[in-house]
Amino acid sequence: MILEEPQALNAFGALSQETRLRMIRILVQAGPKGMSAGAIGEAVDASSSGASFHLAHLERAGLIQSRRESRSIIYSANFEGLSGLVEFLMRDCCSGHPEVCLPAAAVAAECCTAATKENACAC
Amino acid sequence: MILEEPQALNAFGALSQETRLRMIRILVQAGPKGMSAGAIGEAVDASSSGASFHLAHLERAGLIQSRRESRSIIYSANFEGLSGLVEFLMRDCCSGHPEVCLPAAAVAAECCTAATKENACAC
DNA sequence: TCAATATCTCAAGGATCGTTGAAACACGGA
DNA sequence: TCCGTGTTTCAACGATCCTTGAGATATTGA
Repeated sequence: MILEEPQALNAFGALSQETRLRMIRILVQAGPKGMSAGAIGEAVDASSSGASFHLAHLERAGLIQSRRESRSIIYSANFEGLSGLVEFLMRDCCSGHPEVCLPAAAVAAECCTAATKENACAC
Repeated sequence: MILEEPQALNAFGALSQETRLRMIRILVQAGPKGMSAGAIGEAVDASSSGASFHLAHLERAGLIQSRRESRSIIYSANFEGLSGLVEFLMRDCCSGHPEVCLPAAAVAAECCTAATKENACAC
């Protein structure tokens, strides 16, 4: 997914708030199975309406997605959106400057080998 | 440079504003030689005090740096800070999820080969 | 030293954002 | 159908952010 500037602005705005950044980190850890709105709110210590507000913000920004599961609404990280943001940062903010790309490539390699160990990756 | 959460929050906040995002992109393109505050303000169509405000914001966030050159103040991208932000995103938001890291690794590879062509990279 | 240029700082205003609590809505079970 | 649970929506308020314009500061050249 290639992010355009307005989407990237939204995504950066979404991540520039403590509660929302915590939510994203928790949801990434939770993986594709996700977590209910209530559980997320509890995990980040937010009121139910506060959690709802921030989750809607993150969803609008394309960083998470939701599905209903009986009474609960389950939110999960949108890995496509997240990787789009990383790509945007690397492409538009680092164009031709390997000082930025190289450390990132190292992290990617780490992540990739770690994932291979767990058989979670095709590399 | 490893970014802590509060620094990452600042950086995301800095990038979540149109004028500042444009400034960063222009400064990355400009490279280490940088640009004067006036030239940046003109390039992003901001008043002098407005440009000063946003440049100060970006500098506080660790994304750019400044030096005086006679009457002008020259701002340039802080590539260490930028790569720290990319790393933060990849580490903390993608932990163990190669869906995010792999596309980024591809971009890094592109960037690296492009840079090699121009002899600007040691890879 | 004086004037001109480049930039920053400050205060004021409006706009946007986040929080809170109350009320509405959706779903499942009795 | 009614009640309880989980979640969202809404309005109101304070806090923060961005813009503007005026004035202050730093540097250079005459």
